[in-house]
Amino acid sequence: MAGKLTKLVDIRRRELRQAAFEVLQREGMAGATLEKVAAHAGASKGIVLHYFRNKQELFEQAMREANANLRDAVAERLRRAKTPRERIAAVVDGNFDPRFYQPEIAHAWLALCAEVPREPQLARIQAVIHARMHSNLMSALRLLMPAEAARRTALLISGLIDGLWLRHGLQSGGVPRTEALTLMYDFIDRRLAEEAGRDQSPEA
Amino acid sequence: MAGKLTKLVDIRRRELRQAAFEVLQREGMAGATLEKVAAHAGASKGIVLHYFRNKQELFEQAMREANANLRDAVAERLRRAKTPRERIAAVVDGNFDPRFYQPEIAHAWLALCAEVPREPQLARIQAVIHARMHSNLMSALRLLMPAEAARRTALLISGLIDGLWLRHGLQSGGVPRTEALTLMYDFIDRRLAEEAGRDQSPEA
DNA sequence: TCAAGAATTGTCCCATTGGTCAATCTTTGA
DNA sequence: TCAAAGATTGACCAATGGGACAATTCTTGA
Repeated sequence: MAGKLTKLVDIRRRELRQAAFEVLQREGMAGATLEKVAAHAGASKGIVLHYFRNKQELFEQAMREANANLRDAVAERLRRAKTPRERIAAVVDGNFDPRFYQPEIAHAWLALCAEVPREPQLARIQAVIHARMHSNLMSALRLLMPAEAARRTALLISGLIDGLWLRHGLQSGGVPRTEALTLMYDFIDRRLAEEAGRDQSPEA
Repeated sequence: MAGKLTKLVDIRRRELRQAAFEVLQREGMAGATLEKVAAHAGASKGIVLHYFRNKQELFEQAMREANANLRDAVAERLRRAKTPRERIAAVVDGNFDPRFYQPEIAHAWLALCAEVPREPQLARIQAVIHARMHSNLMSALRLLMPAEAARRTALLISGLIDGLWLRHGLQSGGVPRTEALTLMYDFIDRRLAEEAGRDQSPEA
């Protein structure tokens, strides 16, 4: 977690990735110019292209880092989870970690997602994110219900997470963290209860 | 529905809105240049600024039109709906109308949504969309369950719709129309059944 | 028929931006 | 100590895009 970053290269790169992501939050992809990113990091434009081949690579790395943050938030909780239900909760809670579930961060994600159709690199990262979430959910749901039900439930959960994040990035209709969690568990717990019952009494 | 568009002004504006939206689908907001929009409409750049004050206004109108399409798709079904359950289905089916639930269209929406944080005009349209969907859902759900349950269910349904649309715009994880509907009704019908039972037997 | 107004085009301008590069300053290790 | 490698800067460039505008063509109604 607290990896060493002694080498100047790594430090600078991290600073610039971070700056890029923060500028992205308020300026969007088109507005996030190299000069603004550099300025926000307290450096000159030249330095950005010294550490990154070009603008695309910079924002690809920025997305990678943001993704890693979310991944760690989930992984950490996943480590403490014992029951399947706790594993599901780890995924949900991780994706609504108060450190990351913020409108500004959602803005940046939105800007990144909007580029996915034209930026294969970003598309790959996005694919990894989805695959990981689906896999995490399935590994738990598989133990609680039949395969097809598990698949559907996983899609519903991850779709719901995406939808709530999306809305959080738009001005209106955004639900705060606690309510988002209420909604998520409202859905999840009912479904788990249903499937638990259905499990042993497969009648109409 | 088939309103008259005899006036040349209206025809041109509609053509250009349409062209703008289509260019947006494959080029994104930054790539959707006035020249490309004009070319795609078979006209010159000058004409675009003859009919629209500037780029923002053009894409604002493009978003308005796309929104109107979705609104009509729902309204049409809503007109035929009699029961609350049918009204909910109208909202859902309308939002997954095969004419509009397509990856390319989702790309354009994504590009538009990404601008919302910095474009008050787009934010207003977005707010209208959300408010309308919420209102449509609530008017039906209110009759089927207590206020708070209705509110949550409405948020879950609309969040789910948004999430599935978002994924449809990203390369991976996108579910086709029929499966999206399966997922939606999987969730909705279970919930309606639960609340119907709970309605008359308010025990644990 | 013809003049006024609208439609349409192409050109021009200016600001911006990604990217290159040579020139400096700093660090470091031998 | 000093030279090589790396860090950093600022100037520069070519491309692009939004927008203004004058010029030209087309419509239309009196």
